[in-house]
Amino acid sequence: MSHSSTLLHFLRHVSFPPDRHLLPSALKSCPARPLARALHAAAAVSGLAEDPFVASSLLHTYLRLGAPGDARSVFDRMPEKSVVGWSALIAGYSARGDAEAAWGLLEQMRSAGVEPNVITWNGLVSGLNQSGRALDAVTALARMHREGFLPDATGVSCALSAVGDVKELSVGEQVHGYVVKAGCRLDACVVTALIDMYGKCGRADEISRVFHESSHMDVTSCNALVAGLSRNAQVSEALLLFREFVSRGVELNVVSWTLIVACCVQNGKDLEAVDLFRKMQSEGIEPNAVTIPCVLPAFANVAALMHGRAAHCFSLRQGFIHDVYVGSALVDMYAKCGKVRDARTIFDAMPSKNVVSWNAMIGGYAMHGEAANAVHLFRLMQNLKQKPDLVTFTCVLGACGQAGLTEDGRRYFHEMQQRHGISPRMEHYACMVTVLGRAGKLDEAYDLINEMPFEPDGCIWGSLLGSCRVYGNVLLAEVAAEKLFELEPENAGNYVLLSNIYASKKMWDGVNRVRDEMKNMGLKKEKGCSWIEIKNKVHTLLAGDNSHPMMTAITEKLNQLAIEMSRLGFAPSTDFVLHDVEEQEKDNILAVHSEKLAVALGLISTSPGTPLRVIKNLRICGDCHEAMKFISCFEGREISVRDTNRFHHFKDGKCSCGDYW
DNA sequence: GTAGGGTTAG
Repeated sequence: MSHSSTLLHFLRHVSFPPDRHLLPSALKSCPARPLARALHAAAAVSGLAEDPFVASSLLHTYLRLGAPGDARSVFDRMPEKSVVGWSALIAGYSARGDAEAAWGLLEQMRSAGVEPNVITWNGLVSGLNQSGRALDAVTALARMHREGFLPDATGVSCALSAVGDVKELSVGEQVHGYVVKAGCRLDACVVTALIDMYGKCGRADEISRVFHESSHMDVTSCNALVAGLSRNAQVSEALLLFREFVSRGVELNVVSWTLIVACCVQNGKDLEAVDLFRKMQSEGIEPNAVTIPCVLPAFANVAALMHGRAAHCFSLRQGFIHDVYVGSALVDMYAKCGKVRDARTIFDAMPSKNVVSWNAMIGGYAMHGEAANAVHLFRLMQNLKQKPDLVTFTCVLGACGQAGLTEDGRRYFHEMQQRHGISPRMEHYACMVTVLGRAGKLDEAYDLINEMPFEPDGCIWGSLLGSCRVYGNVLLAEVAAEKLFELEPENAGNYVLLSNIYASKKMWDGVNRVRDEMKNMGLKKEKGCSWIEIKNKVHTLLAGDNSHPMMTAITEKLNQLAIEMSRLGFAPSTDFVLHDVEEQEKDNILAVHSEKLAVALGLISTSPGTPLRVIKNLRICGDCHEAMKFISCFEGREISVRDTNRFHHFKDGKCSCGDYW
């Protein structure tokens, strides 16, 4: 409804002539400024505009509708300016972020002989907090205290919220002091606000202390707790407390459940998140347009495509599909589940896109090694005047690295700085090391590392080490590995990689030295873990773990495949895989890598020709890579494996990565 | 018939 028709509609239902008792309630429900002005005019004509109640109502209405100028002129005409009028005006200016005007009014009211009360002060603090002037809000609270007013529950709650915004722990502790002095530490709102403040200031220990002291359990304290613990990576504590709220029958809402799901997703507990998402619905809580993009990364991480599709359908039914966050998360989920075409379909249908949407799609192409599509989209986004950001360049440079587009990579790295004024960060240098390393320009990559304006991290050296393996450069590999052993002494993968490089050159001394060092450090290679979704259920397979109920059949299938492989002369082409450190350890001789277990399970559990999608937690090894090529051909299956680095699509004996990984 | 409060994910 337009303003004028609202006005007509309203006037028809208001009896006239206006009177001093009716006008305030009419103003209270007045929805828009033109109507307020009409009522104001009507009041003025009948000489009611200066009635204290009518004037006060006009003042509040104008402030509520964001017309401080009108409010001010009403105020200026008030014959008797009470503390109520002054307080309202001060709150109004603070809420618009005009701290200076608010302070000025406070002075003026005093000069006029009217003293502020607690409500005046709280209005000031609250308004400043609402308008994002957090430091001013805290200053106001401190001044209130200095001038003899002990802040009450309302004041400290607002101030604590402000402290959270600026993350000033020492100020927060000072406000906590007022809480103790004023004796409002058991007030439910104050407890929640304290939890929120300590969470935002990084003090998980204080969150728990405040909560246990009050033992107040309602939906808001639960939400503040989970949000605060999640922010500080205390996922176990968050889960523990959340379950306690549930078991005590506290009525939680969609925000509570979304928070705990998001907490699990952000702290690496994907399967837990999937489970909680299901539980939430069985408890009768409908996911909303925020829940969906929170849970989708969990589906993506464990390749739960069916769950992801269900969330997609749900979003269509509920009308969330046009939400830019939902769309971007779906693009990301489909790409990570191996369905880059489906991702593109969603992307193209999105009615509005932001930089996150573009990054998700470009990153999806990069992950699948489809550099041409990534670059094309990157150009398109610029034609459509969407500005790229840091992440965009990580995706584009990543795509160039995956596909060996060395010159393009160089150009974009340059363009990013010159044309877009974005200084490269660590991840961009890591991408460039891969771009150069992929082309065998190892010395150039090493030079780039030495010219970097900050200390290179493990990713940078890891990228160089990876390229050294491909090109068999032992000398640079040793340099990179030395740095890695310093930076990531606990990361066994670096030792394994160096050992593999020695093995590929038949440098057995080196192999033994690295293996001994690993043993001395007490390091074990991270257990390989793969996920495969079969008929709506995600199966987790661990290397060397025989606990899967189908293990006998899996082993039988793998043996059969091994026999076929050697019969058809499909032997691993590289040396190093036979001398993997892992395989030299007696315990591990029989360990089969998890992706092979997953594929074998997929082969025996699905009908012929069904594509298989596997996700694994480490990089795929050379032996498995060869085996997958063979299986795709021998069994006539499309197999996709997403490792920590990228997607490998195996079909007809070939891999989409072109044997570069 | 007139002024005041906290939690929410990408």
